Amino acid sequence: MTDEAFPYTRRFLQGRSRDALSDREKGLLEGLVDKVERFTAPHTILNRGDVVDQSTILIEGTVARVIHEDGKRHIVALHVPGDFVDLHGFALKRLDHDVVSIGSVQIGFAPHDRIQKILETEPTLARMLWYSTLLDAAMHREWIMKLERLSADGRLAHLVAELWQRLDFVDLAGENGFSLPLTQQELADACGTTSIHMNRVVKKLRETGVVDISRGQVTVLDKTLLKELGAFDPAYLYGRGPLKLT
Amino acid sequence: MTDEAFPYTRRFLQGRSRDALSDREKGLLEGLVDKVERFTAPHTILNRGDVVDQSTILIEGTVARVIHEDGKRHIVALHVPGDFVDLHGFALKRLDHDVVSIGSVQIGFAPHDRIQKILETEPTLARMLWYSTLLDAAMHREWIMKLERLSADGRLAHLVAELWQRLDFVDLAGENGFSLPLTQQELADACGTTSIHMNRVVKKLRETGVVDISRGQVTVLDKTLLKELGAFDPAYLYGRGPLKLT
DNA sequence: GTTGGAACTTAACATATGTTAGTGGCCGGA
DNA sequence: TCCGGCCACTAACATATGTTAAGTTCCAAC
Repeated sequence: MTDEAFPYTRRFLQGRSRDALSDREKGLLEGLVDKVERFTAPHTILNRGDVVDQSTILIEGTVARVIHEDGKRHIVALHVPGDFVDLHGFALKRLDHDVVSIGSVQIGFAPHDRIQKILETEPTLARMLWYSTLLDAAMHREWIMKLERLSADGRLAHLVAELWQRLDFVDLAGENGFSLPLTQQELADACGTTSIHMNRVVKKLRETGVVDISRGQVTVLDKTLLKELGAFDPAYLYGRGPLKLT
Repeated sequence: MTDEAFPYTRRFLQGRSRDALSDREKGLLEGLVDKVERFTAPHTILNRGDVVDQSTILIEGTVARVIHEDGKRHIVALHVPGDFVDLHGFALKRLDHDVVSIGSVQIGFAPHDRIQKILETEPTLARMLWYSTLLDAAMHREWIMKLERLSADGRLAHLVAELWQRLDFVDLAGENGFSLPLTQQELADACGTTSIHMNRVVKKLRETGVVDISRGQVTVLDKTLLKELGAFDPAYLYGRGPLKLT
């Protein structure tokens, strides 16, 4: 059976574990998705503090997890298609962050009672779902390291390298870059700096021939420089796909 | 049965879920611990990249999770007694960070095959273990927010407030502070700054009457100021215990 | 095409933080 | 007892980043 038979979870399968699952299990995973929604304008899908009874899987586009604090937004995670965005909501129930769409997105919703049933009856899938939340935490740790260690240009380089790699896992990376609908303000929110300073950094990386970010498109000019500047080692992503940046 | 019957997991039970478990389940949890070790000097217990077949629970003292990068150490998480330090190692197997002891610590080891058995047969405990790793991720997210949003004094204030709260959950917080064996260098490593600058910040917080950190002892001088400065809202800890700082 | 707003860009200045260098105190080992 | 090393602390200077205030480009709605 081809992956096209699983329109909602296709990217998830590409990213992690296509070969580890039987077709029956893939079908069960696909069956988690209850309904699908598309948002074309920026939209806050879930709010911090919400009590949730379903989790969301990103099918297409980009979403961010955001913590608002006195008027400023701080991006604590970015997601690519195939990611379970708030699977942790299944156990924690109350969200500690907002979930917002960036650009045009398509999202699937998985009711918690369906997840519950899978957990009880499908040990392989249960393990995989847990695994998926642990990978999330590993990325968080790398972001912490990035924020503690790197200055603004390094942070941007790291962000670009990570997104490129993660998009590559789900077959969405181009040969020399990828499409990224983030504004400079949003890049700044993800790197813990201001849009003015992010503008300086974007300009600098462009002029030094590292990476060009403009009009929603990332073009990597020198992947070695990019990796060095971002102190990027993809090991924490635990990926099984081809490691384009390695 | 009193909690003293569970010497290894007593703090874990105090922190989260004492009432949610039957005595039988508490016994099973306690039985996860295979052997116990004590380290009196600073010691690297596990290394990044290690393939692990057991997970560690902190019984007494402080441990840090550390990512080394060109000679510098970056603390990505700190743990208090009762924490499962690397439960994620059960699923991920390969560690993406070191685990190091700070001061004198006592640590229990839980072989993965025992955890596996619990997961297969004890849904309540399985859920609780998953929950525990998700809480870990929630703290990571808060650290990301803290690093993105706060300057060095705010970061230190946040760190102190968080540790005080978490120690309170496990009955280890004092009325006006707590014992903390971190050096200024280590505080700097956890706040993404240098020891020199951390020294400035420690001095400033002491002089402005927020908190006094000296000789391994944290004395909170003004908890309202501390919370404000650190933008600290304990909601993300999802705690059930008394919220001393609220 | 015009208009309005959002995104991008730049400049000048203030501040936080990093860097390098060095001091003195404390404590444990020889 | 002395010694050596780690830790706390300070100073002077360099740099990265934040802040405020503009101007410009781009694009979409009308």
